[in-house]
Amino acid sequence: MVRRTKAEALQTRAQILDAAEQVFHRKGVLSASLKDIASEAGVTRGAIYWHFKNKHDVFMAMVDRSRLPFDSLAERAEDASEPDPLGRLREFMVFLLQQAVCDPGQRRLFEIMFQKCEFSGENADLLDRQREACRDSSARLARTFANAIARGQLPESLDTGKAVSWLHSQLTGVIMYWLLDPEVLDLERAATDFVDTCLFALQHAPSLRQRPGD
Amino acid sequence: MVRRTKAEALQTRAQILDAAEQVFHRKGVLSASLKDIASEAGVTRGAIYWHFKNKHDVFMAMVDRSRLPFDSLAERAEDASEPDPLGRLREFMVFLLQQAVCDPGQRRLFEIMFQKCEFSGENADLLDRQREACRDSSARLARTFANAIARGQLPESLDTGKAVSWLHSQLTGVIMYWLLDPEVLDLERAATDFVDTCLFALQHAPSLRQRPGD
DNA sequence: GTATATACATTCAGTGATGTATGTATAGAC
DNA sequence: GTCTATACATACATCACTGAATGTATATAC
Repeated sequence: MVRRTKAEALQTRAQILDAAEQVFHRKGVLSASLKDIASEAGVTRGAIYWHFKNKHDVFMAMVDRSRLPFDSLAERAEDASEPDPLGRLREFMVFLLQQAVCDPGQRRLFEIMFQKCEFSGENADLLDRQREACRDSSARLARTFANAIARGQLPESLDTGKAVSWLHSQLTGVIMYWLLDPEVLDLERAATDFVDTCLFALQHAPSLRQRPGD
Repeated sequence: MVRRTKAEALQTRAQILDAAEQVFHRKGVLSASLKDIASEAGVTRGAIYWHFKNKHDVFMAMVDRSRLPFDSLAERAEDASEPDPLGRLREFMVFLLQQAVCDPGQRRLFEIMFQKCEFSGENADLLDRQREACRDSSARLARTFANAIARGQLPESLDTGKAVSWLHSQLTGVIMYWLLDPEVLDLERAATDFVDTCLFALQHAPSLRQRPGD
């Protein structure tokens, strides 16, 4: 039983990535061996080496194939013609948190990145990519804030830089905190309140306004 | 050159832990080998196996020997006779963030735990311990909030549970965000503003108040 | 219909890490 | 002064994982 058709080969590749996700989540990225992934996927290591260069390549491919559903919502928030940019931003943040709770694949991804991965050696460039992605979304956030200020939804004196860092760290913090102890925080219910607290602080906290010294 | 005195042996042990901290930080906990740690410490693997059971034991010992300077400040905030609990809490949070920036050892610890460690296999119990520590400090935070409410520093209608989760996630978030990209956030300068924004939200955000449904 | 590239499975040698067993010189107990 | 436990260093056996080499049957191009 060899030499499947191209379609079957693509499916094999997908199976390997699915298996990798499971095994990485269960054993950690570094502790997982290609043998583990292969047997989880129902193939041999040969199949993995055919489709990928090595474990790191598998990991990268696994990371890359997500990151899809978020963009559309975020894009609408940074559209200058959107009349309610803050509303879109709120939608987006709530969606992100709900997704972390309700979509097991998304949650697994978060847990792998936050708890099951050493960013050292080969994986160090993953950190660089995260940094880049973080800066990208920071730029988007900044544009969204500018729109919200133009629409009178945020104060003009808001220190955009501070605000972006604040909101960003808030989001990653909630997710991390919830991942560590899902029992104490019903994130699905609390999501809107958390987001609203963020937005409230953006609108009203004097410590996020521009200061003379800055 | 063998059989040092007891004092020297203790120093060797400390050297090993120092070396472990460096190597874990450089290569990651799992990627680091005992050989790496030994040569960094200027001893052989035999010395490590004399003082510790295995790498995991070294890691645990390394983690355990920190965690000292925070308690005293936090304790004062949860003392019911303290007239300004919110002020103490503010002090504590600012101190924590400044410490992360200014104390290289503290920062290294954070980076190891957040970026250079897989919480899987043997290390999984580390996650349990973090969870416990997190719950401990949550209980302390709740007591501090109760004091602050009694002193009129926080609104009576504050949902303490929500508030604790909020503040906690906020703190971990800032640290994580800063660790990922220290360039974009001058945490040492921004620390007070971040903390003040947190406290402002605690005092004024309606989304942190108790709701009828809760 | 043949040839070749494809999509794997199987086998193998090499590597590095681990844990243990053993060696050894000395500090400290008596 | 002797003896023993200590504080390591050294040597060894084992093992899992990797990457590459090889085998092989079949799509598919022609």
